[in-house]
Amino acid sequence: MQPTPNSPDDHALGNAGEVAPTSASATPAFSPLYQQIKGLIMNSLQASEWKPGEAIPSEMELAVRYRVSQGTVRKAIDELAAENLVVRRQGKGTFVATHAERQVQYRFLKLFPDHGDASSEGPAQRQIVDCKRLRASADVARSLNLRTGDAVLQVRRVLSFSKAPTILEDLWLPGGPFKGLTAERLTDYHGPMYALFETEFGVRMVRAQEKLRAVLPDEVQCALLKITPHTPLLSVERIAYTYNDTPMELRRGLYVTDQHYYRNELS
Amino acid sequence: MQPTPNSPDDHALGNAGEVAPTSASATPAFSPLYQQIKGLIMNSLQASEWKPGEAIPSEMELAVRYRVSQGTVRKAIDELAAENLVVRRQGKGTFVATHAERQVQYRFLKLFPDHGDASSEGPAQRQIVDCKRLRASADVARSLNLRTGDAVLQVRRVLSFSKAPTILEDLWLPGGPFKGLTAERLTDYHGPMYALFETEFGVRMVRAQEKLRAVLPDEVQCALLKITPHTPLLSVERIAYTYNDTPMELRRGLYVTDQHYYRNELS
DNA sequence: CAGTGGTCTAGACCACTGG
DNA sequence: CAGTGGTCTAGACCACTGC
Repeated sequence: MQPTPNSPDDHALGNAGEVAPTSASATPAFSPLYQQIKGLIMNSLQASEWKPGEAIPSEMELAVRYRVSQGTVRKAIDELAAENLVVRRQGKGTFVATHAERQVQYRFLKLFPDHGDASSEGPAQRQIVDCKRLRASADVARSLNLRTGDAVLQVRRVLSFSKAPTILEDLWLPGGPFKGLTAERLTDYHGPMYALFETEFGVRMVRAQEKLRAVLPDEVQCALLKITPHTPLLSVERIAYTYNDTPMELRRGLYVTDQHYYRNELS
Repeated sequence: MQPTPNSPDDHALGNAGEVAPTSASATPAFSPLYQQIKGLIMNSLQASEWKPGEAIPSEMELAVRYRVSQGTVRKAIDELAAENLVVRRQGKGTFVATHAERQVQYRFLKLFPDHGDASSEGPAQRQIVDCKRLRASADVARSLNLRTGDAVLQVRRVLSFSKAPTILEDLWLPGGPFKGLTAERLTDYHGPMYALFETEFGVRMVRAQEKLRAVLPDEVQCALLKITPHTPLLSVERIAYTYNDTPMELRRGLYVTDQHYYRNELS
């Protein structure tokens, strides 16, 4: 699959017929060279050739490796950086993105306090309510690309800000990749859950989709969040994906929004 | 605007000492050439030198005009395209983005039906409930960068899908730019409201920020949305900005989310 | 066919980081 | 200082559009 050197003057690898990644069929499916390079780099990321937080090879090194110009590698990395798979740091190098960095911690959490900012509020207090292994129901299985009855892990937790319970979350994780995850490890780990997933299970969440609604709580939810039955809650259902658009987490959250709001930037 | 030099071509940037940090103070504030070009193009967009839907000059023309290479213009336009200010069409040209295009219509509306897609549901039925001129309250003024008591336009409308009232919205618009907007013109216009703003008032919304919460309706809202008092609603407060990050609209929406959900992509 | 945006290259130089 | 990413240029060629 890698471009092969032929004639010394043959830098411009034939564009159309050169690489036929999947389909040998009708559509020309022209793919620019930098897209192919991007794919190769993504493969290496997925294969953990370089781990989260580490530097990937320099642009020049990659250009030599793939036998293309530095500019082509640059454009490939540009797109990876735009997708947050990688972080560029001038003068230092390009690094595999990680949820463990201070700067991008809680990248997927869009809930902010009405007054002050996230830092003034301090970190959330986390309480694992439950963590058990069970068989996937039909809808959980569908969300995670599993079959009904497959082993999944279910976690329930409460997040509190300034001692006020604010988020009640249920998580479902595929049993295979997350074998060995226990309530204890979740409780003991300090830092974002997605950082734990990276370091302990080699699962890096790359993007996610959320569906929001307004709902009313049931009795159990009222008790856990310490609210009355008529308090409207923001329901946030998230599916998080690793590389390859593989779903690796289903999360159903209930947010108390009298002191916080969910922020979204449109452009 | 700045006085123009007497050279026949007043667009060119000086290449050498032109942008040098004149002040002997702290930050060098290095700005790459392509960023300056981007700024110049944005100025032209803001000044309506090219109108929404029209083509801007070709990359080569702009390169000549600004006396830089095509590659530099290209990188400037790349960023404008990434911010949705402009749309590139291979073989045809680069066009000023508009809310009137089929493809990007309702770009800022993130509400989708649970079953089927937006097209299967057909377009929304729109009903203007109210449209009046009044003085800005303190919070409306703050959101729109006005002073309390300044003239604003307030619009209230209901959107229905498949005859079910789903969205109740209140809008506040600064009185100056939107002088002449009436309930009748809103009712008669078919197409996105932001498209009307473009063609009739020269105001193009470029980005927006939304704050979401779960709330309960009051009696008036219940009546307009034809719901019972205990139906939880998704409250969406939006501030929309034109070029220059100037806020031009405050919008408070209430979404009924039993048949629809608010979708958000995280990355 | 000419004109547009899109890709690719090669080389020069700049800004930033760290030893 | 050497090594990194970041900018800028000039020129070649490709893919797409419309006349």
